[in-house]
Amino acid sequence: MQEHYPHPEMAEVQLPEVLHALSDPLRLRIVAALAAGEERGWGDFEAPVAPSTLSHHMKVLRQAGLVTHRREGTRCIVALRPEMEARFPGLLAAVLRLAPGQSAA
Amino acid sequence: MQEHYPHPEMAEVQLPEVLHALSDPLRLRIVAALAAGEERGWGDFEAPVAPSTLSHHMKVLRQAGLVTHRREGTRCIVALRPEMEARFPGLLAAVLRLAPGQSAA
DNA sequence: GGCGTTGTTCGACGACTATCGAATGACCAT
DNA sequence: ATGGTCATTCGATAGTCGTCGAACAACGCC
Repeated sequence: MQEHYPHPEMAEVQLPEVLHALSDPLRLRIVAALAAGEERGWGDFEAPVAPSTLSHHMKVLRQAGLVTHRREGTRCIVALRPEMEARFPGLLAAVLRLAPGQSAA
Repeated sequence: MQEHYPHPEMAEVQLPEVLHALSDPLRLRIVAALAAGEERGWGDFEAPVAPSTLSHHMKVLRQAGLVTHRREGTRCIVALRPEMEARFPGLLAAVLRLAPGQSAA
């Protein structure tokens, strides 16, 4: 499996799952950074954790329907899933407006 | 102490903590019910859990700054904390609009 | 082809969480 | 005072979560 990862159907994503995914400070920071800039590679998040841990968090975000992964050569590009807005209108906007650290809009 | 419980200062409540409190289906249901009606007693939530478990969840919600407890005779009255709106504007509204089960507004 | 870079998976471990039952405490009514 | 009702606390338990290091796989480059 090199080109796309198991992304869940939006319809199957439940609200508590999304909230749980956002309830970790690191994951919240990642999503905030993603919303601020465009899509980004792995190391762009200055995550103070081991690569394996970061990978784990990405998986959680992916399974919660928040982000997509795409491979670009050796590196992974992550981006927010636009369908999130259709599934849970206003949610992400409301959370991110309150999340610290998306200084550069 | 019998009449008021340890409620945290709103300024000390962090966003991930609130999201985590809301990320449990039962707690989300409780908050939704609370937002729909006014304040309510314990048994009004048809919680399919033991009283001790319910009490635990209430504590989590209280510590996240989401609800207040008040004793009214032998029973406990719970209500949403209005200051939540000031601390995290729009958050609760956004989440509750999406939460299942606040049918009767 | 071989090597370094980059992300993933696996196994492990400690911390936290949700759940319960039983015991305790507060209050009201009798 | 006695008993009943309601919530809290305690101790226990099973499950999940975040974290790590090590091993692995994919890709581009030399």
